[in-house]
Amino acid sequence: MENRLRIKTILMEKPLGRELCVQGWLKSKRDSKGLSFLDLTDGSTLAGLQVIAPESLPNYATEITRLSTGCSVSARGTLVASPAKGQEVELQSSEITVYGWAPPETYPLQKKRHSFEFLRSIAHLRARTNSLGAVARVRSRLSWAIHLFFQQRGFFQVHTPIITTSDCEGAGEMFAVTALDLEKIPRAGGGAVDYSQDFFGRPASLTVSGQLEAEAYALALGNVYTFGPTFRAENSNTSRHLAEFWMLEPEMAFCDLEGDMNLAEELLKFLISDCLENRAEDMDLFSRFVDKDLLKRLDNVLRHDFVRISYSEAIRQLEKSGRSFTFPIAWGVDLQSEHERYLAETLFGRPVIVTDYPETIKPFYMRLNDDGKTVAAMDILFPGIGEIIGGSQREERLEQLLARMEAAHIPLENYQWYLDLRRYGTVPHAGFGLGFERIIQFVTGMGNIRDVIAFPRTPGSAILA
RNA sequence: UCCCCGGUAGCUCAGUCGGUAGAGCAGGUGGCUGUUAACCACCUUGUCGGCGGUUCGAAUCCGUCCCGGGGAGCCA
Repeated sequence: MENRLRIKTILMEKPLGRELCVQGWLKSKRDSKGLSFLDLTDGSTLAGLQVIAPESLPNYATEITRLSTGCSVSARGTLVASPAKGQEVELQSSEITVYGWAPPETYPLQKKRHSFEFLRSIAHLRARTNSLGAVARVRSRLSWAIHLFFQQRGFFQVHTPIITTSDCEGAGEMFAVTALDLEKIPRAGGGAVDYSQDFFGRPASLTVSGQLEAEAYALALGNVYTFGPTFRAENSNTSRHLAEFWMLEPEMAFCDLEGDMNLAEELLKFLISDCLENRAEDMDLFSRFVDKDLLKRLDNVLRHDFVRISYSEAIRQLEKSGRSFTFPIAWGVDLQSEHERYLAETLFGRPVIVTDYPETIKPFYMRLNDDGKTVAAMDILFPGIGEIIGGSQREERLEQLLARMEAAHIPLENYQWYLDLRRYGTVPHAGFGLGFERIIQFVTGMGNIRDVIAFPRTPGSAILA
């Protein structure tokens, strides 16, 4: 295959007069007298390269005139300064090879804007559009930036298992994993499913969190993070939920809640500024066509320290707000969306970290505070999207952990390994979870989470690939 | 899962009081032009989301299911 130059490189370096070859897909074609203008994109960058196809090309009449949006071609020629407005440089082609046609009668993408809803129905083709291509590039950059951030700080990535046999992780409904023939399920006495005949000899599920396993490695390597697919079988039909999504979960030994918050705030700011710096062109597209206030909102996050407020203080602020909320405010009740929005959007107008929630509304692994009523938890609330991070200092004291697990009716026999972490060389540690698609949503301004993942899986929908 | 709104041409949508459908864009043909959301003229396109019901007659009214949007719950 001919050695090609990527369009991003060409537009950056503008090697005028040089003979080169580009390969990509046609965004549009405009015919003129004696020549055609081809708008070529190869995915390396948002902008396309204008290719001039003169009618002197041997295949001009037979092929070039038949080209349409979506066709794939290879173009060889000389890069020249463009005499017309709209682009600095263009490729004066001397040879164009057509790889694949895209019959315009059936090719779903047109030379115009499509609704995200429609594009979702052609998920295998939508990355060829400007906006979804930009999302894909930003997603890739954010993923890389996460690794950069943690690797620079001496964190080790741990690949925690996708399949888990901890049958009660307490983070929602789980997808069962089985090799049993569902038409002939083996039954034990009493009619219960006989899992001893299943692949693992016991019930198994797709993971809803890698946190507990990450804790084990944090208590060996110090600072670790897991970053991978996570599954929830919740019947959640919203623009913020997926059945399969990616979650980042750092876990730090010898770390308390404050250190946890500091890292989370630093991370979020790093990710945002990294995208602004390294995907400026795509970010510009989002700010022009997806969300006009995007850059202002991102800048607002970068400029300010996050507000840090205890749950109890948040309740007091809500009580004296004078607002009438649909859900009543009372100490001990979890904050509702409307409450979180009031705090982050109305009262403070910037990200808010709410800490020290009542222990009754938080999971068993969160560390009990000295007041005996609250736990060392923290939720980061962003204006516009609500909770983006949930984290805590973990309960490292065996006795207290056992008490909370028993109160929550956690089957201890499945968690002996977790308790071992407290029996042997326990240390204070903390961590948090960041929904990867949610940070992509925030950074891009995309309204629906299904449009920031390549092939979204949601209740009733797992189309394609 | 709950509440509200929607599903009509390839796409985005209009369709009044129930009388079996339109526009723009796309596509096709021709013309024009260093064009860039190209332009001008003409032409084509429909199981009106599925199923059932009311009616002489249903895109329109009723029921139900599916899908999508907004909000809520759950959460990341």
